[in-house]
Amino acid sequence: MSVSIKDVARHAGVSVATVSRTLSNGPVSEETRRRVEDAVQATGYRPNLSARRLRSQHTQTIGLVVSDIRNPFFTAVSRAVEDAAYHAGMRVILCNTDENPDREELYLRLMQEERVTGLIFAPTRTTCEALDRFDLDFPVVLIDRAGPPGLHDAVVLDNAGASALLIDHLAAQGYRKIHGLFGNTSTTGAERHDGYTAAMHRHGLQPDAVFIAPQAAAAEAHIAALLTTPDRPEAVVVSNGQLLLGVTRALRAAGLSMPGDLAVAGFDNETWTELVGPGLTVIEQPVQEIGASAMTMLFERLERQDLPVRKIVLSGRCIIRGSTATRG
Amino acid sequence: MSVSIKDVARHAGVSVATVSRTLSNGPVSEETRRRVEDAVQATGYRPNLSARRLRSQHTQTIGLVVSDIRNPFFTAVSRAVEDAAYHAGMRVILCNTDENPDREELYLRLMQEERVTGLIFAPTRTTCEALDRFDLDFPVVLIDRAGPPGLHDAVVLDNAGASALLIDHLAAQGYRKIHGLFGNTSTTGAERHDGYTAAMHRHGLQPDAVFIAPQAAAAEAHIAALLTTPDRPEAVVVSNGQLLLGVTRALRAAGLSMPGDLAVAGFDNETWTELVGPGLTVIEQPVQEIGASAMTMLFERLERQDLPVRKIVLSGRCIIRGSTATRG
DNA sequence: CTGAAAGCGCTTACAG
DNA sequence: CTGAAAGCGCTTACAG
Repeated sequence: MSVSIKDVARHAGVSVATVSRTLSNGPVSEETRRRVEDAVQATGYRPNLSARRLRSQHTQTIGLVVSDIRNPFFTAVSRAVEDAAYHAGMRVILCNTDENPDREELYLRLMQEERVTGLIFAPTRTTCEALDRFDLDFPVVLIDRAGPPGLHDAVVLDNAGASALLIDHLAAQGYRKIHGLFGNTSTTGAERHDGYTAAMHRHGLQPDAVFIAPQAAAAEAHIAALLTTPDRPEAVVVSNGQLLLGVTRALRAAGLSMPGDLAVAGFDNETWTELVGPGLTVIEQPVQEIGASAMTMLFERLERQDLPVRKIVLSGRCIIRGSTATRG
Repeated sequence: MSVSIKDVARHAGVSVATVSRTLSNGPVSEETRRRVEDAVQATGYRPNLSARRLRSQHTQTIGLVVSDIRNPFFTAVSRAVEDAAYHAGMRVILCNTDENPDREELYLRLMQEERVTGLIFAPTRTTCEALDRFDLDFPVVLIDRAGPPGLHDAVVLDNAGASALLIDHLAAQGYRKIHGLFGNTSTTGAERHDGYTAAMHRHGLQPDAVFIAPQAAAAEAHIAALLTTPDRPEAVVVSNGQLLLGVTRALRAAGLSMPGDLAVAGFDNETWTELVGPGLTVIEQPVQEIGASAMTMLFERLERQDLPVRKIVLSGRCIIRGSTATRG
């Protein structure tokens, strides 16, 4: 098949041990180093990573399990994770679960078979709660969704706080009837709902929220129906990018405008939110930071197993645009 | 460390060979199968994939090397590739090159070290032309950008044809001064330019195109300058999503509208193109199909090395929206 | 149907 | 500084 370390050794006239040492910058004579390097060139040798991993018991591999790489939030986070990983000489294995617990289980097993060094995982609520059943042989850092407190390292957004930023802003702009739309599969949606409710109460406003499937079509249908009710809200707050997309489409289809007919604010700061209508007021998550912090936590955990469980909570930034301007 | 096949064998009272056979559905007695399965359960055994790969000489791994996973085109393609791969019992290794030939070289070497079964690759022009220097030990399917004809399997868009669709449409709408904006690093940009030029000539129109760095900021600056010239074009055609974003931002910043001040059409059909202003007329690429076809080609090539080199050319679809409406 | 043995391509003590 | 040898955890002929 392809050329192995034996071929290099023969070509250089040394033992395989010496070749191995040379390649890992071990102590070898100048003369030997040169001969080995020449032999590597001449033979086109490339080390076999499967063999190296098996023998050294280090896979240098990070698992990254998210719901869907096409979600811009996960796209950005995964790019950050990959940059950090390759920078540290590790590779990453990416899996998409589509929020399906069966696939999550499948991929957790795969991670074990790959003997990953560590895992970065955005779990559904279901799997998150049962994570210990898997008794994994490697550390896990949760992202986006934290589990029951104190069990796993995690890096998450201050979801409740971010929701509050949106409500505070809307209230300051004079909006009072503020409807809430939250995803019903993740802990993220629940936390954002909690922040919404608390902030509404703080402002003396009546919460009016609903949980729906986190897909654009669901939000579009919901808003379309809502717009026909006599008691239409003045503003709506939305807990993720897909739902925000649905809201935008519903208004467009109805020929209504922001904020005149309905003020809109939500998560996340996707490319298009800047461009639609007067621009959408959104929470921007520090995606790069989330990916990078998760990797850092993982490395620190690998160094010290006895570190206390930590949760890094990052704040979102409220980007104010025309969709929440004061009504004329 | 973790439990190995030996532990399972001991637990089941059989040899490791028998455990291995059982796990690969080889011929074993009912009694043995039960005992082994029990032992697997009891020990929590998970096979070590590094060992399996080394021994079997099959890595069951597909390499996927693209410029940037955050480009929605590659996001979608990679998701299609991953679905096909996991479906076929293979995993995929994803790398981002940022169109940097040095990184391409680095990752091509990595692919060799991983002993990938095959590679799906969106190369820069530079690397594409020098691909044979690497004499890779596995088949390669190029996506998005085809190399010199006849050398490598590829699945690409009919770029020239797609450009022509946009020009035909603009010409039919009565536009005559149609400016072209094309990315200068990929063969894709060049082909789209060729299609633009040919179609312009066919309509008796004077081509007026420029190649720029494929980033939003470059397009934004270019258009901002263009808008101040006395001889401003009536329409602009743009060769990728980042450039299209730059054009949109420039118009927005200048307070100009589509198509009144400038008609706009381009690649690709990203989420936001539907939502901005009157909607952007764009070419939609069959992204799912591109990823899936690339995997199919790869598998066919693996089955039959002697297959002739093939290039699959898929057509884009022109989605007509308000940005190219006839001017009032 | 089952087991003993060889070996995939490396790394890593252990001697010298 | 260098080499011979063991062994990582599997799979796969080869016998029986």
